[in-house]
Amino acid sequence: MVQDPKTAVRPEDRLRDAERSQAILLRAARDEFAEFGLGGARMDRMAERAGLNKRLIYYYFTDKEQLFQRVLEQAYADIRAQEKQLNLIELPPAQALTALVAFTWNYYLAHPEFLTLLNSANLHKARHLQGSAVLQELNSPLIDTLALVLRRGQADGQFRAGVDAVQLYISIAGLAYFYLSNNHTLSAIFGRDLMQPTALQDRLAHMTDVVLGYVLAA
Amino acid sequence: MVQDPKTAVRPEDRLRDAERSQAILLRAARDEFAEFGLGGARMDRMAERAGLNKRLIYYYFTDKEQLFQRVLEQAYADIRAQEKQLNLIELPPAQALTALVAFTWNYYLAHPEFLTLLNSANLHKARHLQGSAVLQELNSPLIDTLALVLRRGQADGQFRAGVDAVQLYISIAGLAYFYLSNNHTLSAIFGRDLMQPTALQDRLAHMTDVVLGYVLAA
Amino acid sequence: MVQDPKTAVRPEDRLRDAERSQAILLRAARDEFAEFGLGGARMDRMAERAGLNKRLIYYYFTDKEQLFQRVLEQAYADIRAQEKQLNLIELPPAQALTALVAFTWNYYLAHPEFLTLLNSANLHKARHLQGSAVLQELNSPLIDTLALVLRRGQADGQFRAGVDAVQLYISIAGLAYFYLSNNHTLSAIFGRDLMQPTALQDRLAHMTDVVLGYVLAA
Amino acid sequence: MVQDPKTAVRPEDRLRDAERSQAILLRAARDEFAEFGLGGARMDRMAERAGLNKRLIYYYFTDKEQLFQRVLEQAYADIRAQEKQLNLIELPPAQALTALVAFTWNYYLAHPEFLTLLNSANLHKARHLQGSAVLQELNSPLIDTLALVLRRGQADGQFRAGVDAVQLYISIAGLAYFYLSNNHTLSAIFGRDLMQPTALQDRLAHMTDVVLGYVLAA
DNA sequence: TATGAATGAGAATTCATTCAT
DNA sequence: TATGAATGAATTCTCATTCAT
Repeated sequence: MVQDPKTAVRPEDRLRDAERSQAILLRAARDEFAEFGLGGARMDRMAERAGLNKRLIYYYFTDKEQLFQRVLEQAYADIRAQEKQLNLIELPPAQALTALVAFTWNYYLAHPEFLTLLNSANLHKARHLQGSAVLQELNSPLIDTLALVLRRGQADGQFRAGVDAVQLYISIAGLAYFYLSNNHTLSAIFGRDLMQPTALQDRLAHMTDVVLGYVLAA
Repeated sequence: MVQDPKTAVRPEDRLRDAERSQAILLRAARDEFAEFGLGGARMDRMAERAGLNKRLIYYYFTDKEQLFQRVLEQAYADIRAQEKQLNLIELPPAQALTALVAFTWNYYLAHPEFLTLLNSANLHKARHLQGSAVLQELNSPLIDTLALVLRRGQADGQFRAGVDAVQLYISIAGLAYFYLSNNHTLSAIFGRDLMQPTALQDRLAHMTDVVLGYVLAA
Repeated sequence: MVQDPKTAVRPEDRLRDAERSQAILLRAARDEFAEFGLGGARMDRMAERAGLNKRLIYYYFTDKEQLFQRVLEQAYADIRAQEKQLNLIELPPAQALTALVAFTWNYYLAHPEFLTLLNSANLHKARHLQGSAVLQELNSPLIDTLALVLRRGQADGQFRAGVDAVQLYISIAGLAYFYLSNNHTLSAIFGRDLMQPTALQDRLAHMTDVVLGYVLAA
Repeated sequence: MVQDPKTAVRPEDRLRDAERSQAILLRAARDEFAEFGLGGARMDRMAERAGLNKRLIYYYFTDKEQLFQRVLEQAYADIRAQEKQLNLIELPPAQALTALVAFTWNYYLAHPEFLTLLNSANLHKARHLQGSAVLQELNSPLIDTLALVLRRGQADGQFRAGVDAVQLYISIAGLAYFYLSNNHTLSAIFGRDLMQPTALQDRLAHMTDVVLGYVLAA
């Protein structure tokens, strides 16, 4: 097919397209992995979701494994980027904790794919993280901030002593994660829809109570 | 082949063979599903794990989907059977809570397959529970017991008011579940092995503190 | 299991049961083969249709091939038995032909399985007939009768000369067979239901006209 | 690999490759279905017949059912294309009928696969036609032509009145079809080879006699 | 960069048949 | 005679991946 020079794609545009294609593919892959897990995800479906040729996935991401790793890295990068906006330091300790609980909850709610991606990563014993070059950046800066908040609260006499930041961080995540990640089985078992707006509000209130109840000095 | 009547296999034994085969297959399937998820599990590998013919799986369980459902039902039946042994009612309220936290933790530790099975079930939106005839029995009787414990503790003036049993039950599960289910990614991120014996002890202590800290009246 | 002598099955009854079981299995096999063809027929389904154990089929009929042969032989035996009732000899020639056309038509109508069994047999190049011990009896005695009828009619000056009995026999069968055996595709193509009662009447009338129109001297 | 522009494969040729592969697969599938029926046909063998990868069959035709439908459609398209060449209109009525009988006979003789494909289609109650988008084109234009021929012949006083074109069309087909489709059982039963050249000639002569004998006014 | 065509290795499932009693 | 348990060899279909341009 002869190309009219005027409509020929310039190198810069091609590059931009390349990045755009990669981003589109990555999002499609994320959705596919999130919906079906690593084992259940289909390369064909990803390409279809992306509206791009399947061969392109291999061109850019080599294979399914590496693609999953890239998706995971992206997911971590996203949540870390959001955490950075939090500025817990500027809040009084108790408010900082409340904000952290709410943030965690809302992030998981807004990004359900994050939960299933983590499940898949763990089903595979996190080998996709171990192979990751950006592993270093995965650790949340929130841990340090949380430690600082706890120290301040304790200095105030407001918080109890001996609270470990990592443990608390995991606990906050766990309180939100389990409810949302397992909402289908829980809803089936309890015979009520845990994702109803009022149920969600109740859960956030409960979680906040648990965390503050635990941390606040008696 | 002439058979001595005394050593002849009695009908009961023949029957038991079928049941034994099914039990063996079910266990093999459970392990396979737990290790690889529903999508990643291989029928071949299950048969191999069981030391039985692959065809037999279809003979007894029809297909992969129904097999997974049976495995799930079995997993729930197992944990419910254990819960029944707990007898929380006989303990003072605070001790009862401590015991529940410890039980949850220890059960998950001893049955890591339960966690990944639940993850798989939820990835598939719990459709295997909806199709289950034994769904009724899945609801934990612990919920009622826990509600009673909470009422008693509150009557004592020992516990705070307004604690919802379902929320607390989910929270206790979540505190344990997230740590164990996601231990691979967490260990990678924090750069330490969360499954070390001391780490496990620390976690149980922390969880107990959180729950009691939340529940005990200030 | 100990057996009360009074309820013990006597050898004669057992034999009767054996024959009964075989007959039941044969009918179930016939229906299954007729519905799905030799390739599509399922041994399991036959046993289910018969309400007997699948193993019995092998006990009595060795394997699928021999079972099909037995079914075919039975089918031919049935139609030959019916043909014997016809007594065409006793009718005037033209009436005899009319009766033969009607008989063929009605038999095919009443025994649709006969048509599909024949189709299957021919798909397999009739190798099940070649292996049959009763092949001799398969040839219709009607051929001879038909030849006699034709000779008489010709002697009367009523029928044309040179009509071959075998050709005519095949033609009569073909006129009925094609319509009924291919009624699904024909109905789809012509957009009308060829199995409606009036359509069936019309067909028989047409067939009779064709045969008489051909045979009757101008 | 640098490519001389002159020898480079043009897009049209690439396209044709796909079409060529599909055509090859379709032919192989037709032969396989014709030889073994829908139930007995093997996807593996088709691929082998075609000299192409088995996976390609699924790539182009989705599954066995749809492949069979395509084969059927093709078969009908072929015979309709041939029928179009007949030009019966240009012949005197009696000659037109003779030509139609001969055409039907010769087409079935030359395309034995057509007969077994139809048998398979009917065994499955023509559901493959019902799902077909090209069903519309399946109705033979010959019906209209035949009706016209009959009307002309009748107007001449040459043909009898009241002959239905559809019935006659089916009869002509049936006279040829039954003989050829069931030739194996018939040959076995009559103990002579119905496919011998002289036998074939005799049959065509007989069929022609039957049709003309029926149609020609007494 | 982008794409349609093609493939080998597997995966779930099926099926006729045999075992053992 | 009758039956439930068990099996090996297919069989259809899937899937990640590569070819060729």
